[in-house]
Amino acid sequence: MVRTRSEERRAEILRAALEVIAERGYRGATLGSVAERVGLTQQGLLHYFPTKEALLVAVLEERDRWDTSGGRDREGWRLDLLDSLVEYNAMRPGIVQTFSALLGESVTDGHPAREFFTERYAQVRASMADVLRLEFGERLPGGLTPERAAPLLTAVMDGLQYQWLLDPAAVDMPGAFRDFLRLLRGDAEE
Amino acid sequence: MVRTRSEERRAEILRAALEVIAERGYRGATLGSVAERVGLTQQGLLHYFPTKEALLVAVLEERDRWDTSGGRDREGWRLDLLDSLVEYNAMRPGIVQTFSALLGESVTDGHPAREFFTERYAQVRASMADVLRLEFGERLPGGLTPERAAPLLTAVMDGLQYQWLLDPAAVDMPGAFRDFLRLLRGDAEE
DNA sequence: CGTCACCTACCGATCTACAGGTAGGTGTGC
DNA sequence: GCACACCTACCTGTAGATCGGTAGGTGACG
Repeated sequence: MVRTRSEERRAEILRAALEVIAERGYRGATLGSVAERVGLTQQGLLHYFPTKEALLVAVLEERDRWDTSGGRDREGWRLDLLDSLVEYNAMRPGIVQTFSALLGESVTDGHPAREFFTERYAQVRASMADVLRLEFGERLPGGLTPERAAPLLTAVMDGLQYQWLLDPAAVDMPGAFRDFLRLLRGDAEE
Repeated sequence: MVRTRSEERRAEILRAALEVIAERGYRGATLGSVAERVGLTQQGLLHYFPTKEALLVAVLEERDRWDTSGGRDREGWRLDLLDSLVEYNAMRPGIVQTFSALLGESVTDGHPAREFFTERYAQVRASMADVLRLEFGERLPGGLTPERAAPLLTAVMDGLQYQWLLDPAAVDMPGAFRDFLRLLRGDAEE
């Protein structure tokens, strides 16, 4: 059980890092402030993660593990699961903020998360296309192919998150997302 | 013409700042690197903009001026103008990157651009709703009201930009945006 | 059973590198 | 001769990282 202690510590640190990155982004986050949150010195933290970048990588890896296990089924998502994913996100502004901040930073030159996001979006688009194909076949009601609709679906999720983070009262994120799904489905509401 | 000289300099500085922010974000940008790009020392730059934040504010103000004059008509955009706006953006990755990086950073606590973006998005949504109403009236073909569709339109633009910045070859931004407009218009393609 | 070798989990001091900002100039042109 | 457009010289703060410890534990062997 001594082994566990160490991994517990690492998990604590990752959680704290997530918070600090949400608050200040990766560039703005300092090792010291992460360390402080778990009752360590900066040097103590470096014992667990040898560099700042290693800490970031660990955060990203955990995210990867999370959303390729918890959320995704053997055969991928279903469309209504996406819906509840967005609702889930709406209850976790912290996580959303962390990854929105990282995404924003990652488009800058030489950012350590850039490759991660590039690959991740390729996967996400592919996965979205699968979901859509499963649901609608080769043509969605609106006339698009799954491959053409997938980037839009992804874009809507991200774009809504930014608007929602900036002003939660101004945007009903889950509602807006459902609106978009209705558009894809081609059923008029009312 | 001496007056002009000074304003020329300021304009040069703003352009350089835009570049540097695109490359490293606001937090990552340094006054020194902006100054260097226009052949000044860091302190020489501070002669024109007394603080780093003042420089950022000037950048944001210029953006504001730009996209409430150049792009927008007395009565707002037309839907097909949006289309060419996206095409225009696709030719200017630098600008897009600057403001995508800033948007990402701005969701972090106490970021100096946060208020700017919050207000800007409120305006943009309102403006989008106007465009849609002008084009379709109170109900879009897909069944949405202009107010419900506006956040989606905005989200698609932003979200596509991130995907495109991360991997320009993977996403046809103008094409995808046109796909979305078709969805709103309700006309199946082919 | 004790002690020697070694590991883990840290901390303090310190180094290096900038970063933003201030104070007080100097030169040039009107 | 004075205002503007800068520069040199600094100061202060902070960030990431290294170095060299220390304290506690574990295991092996004589």
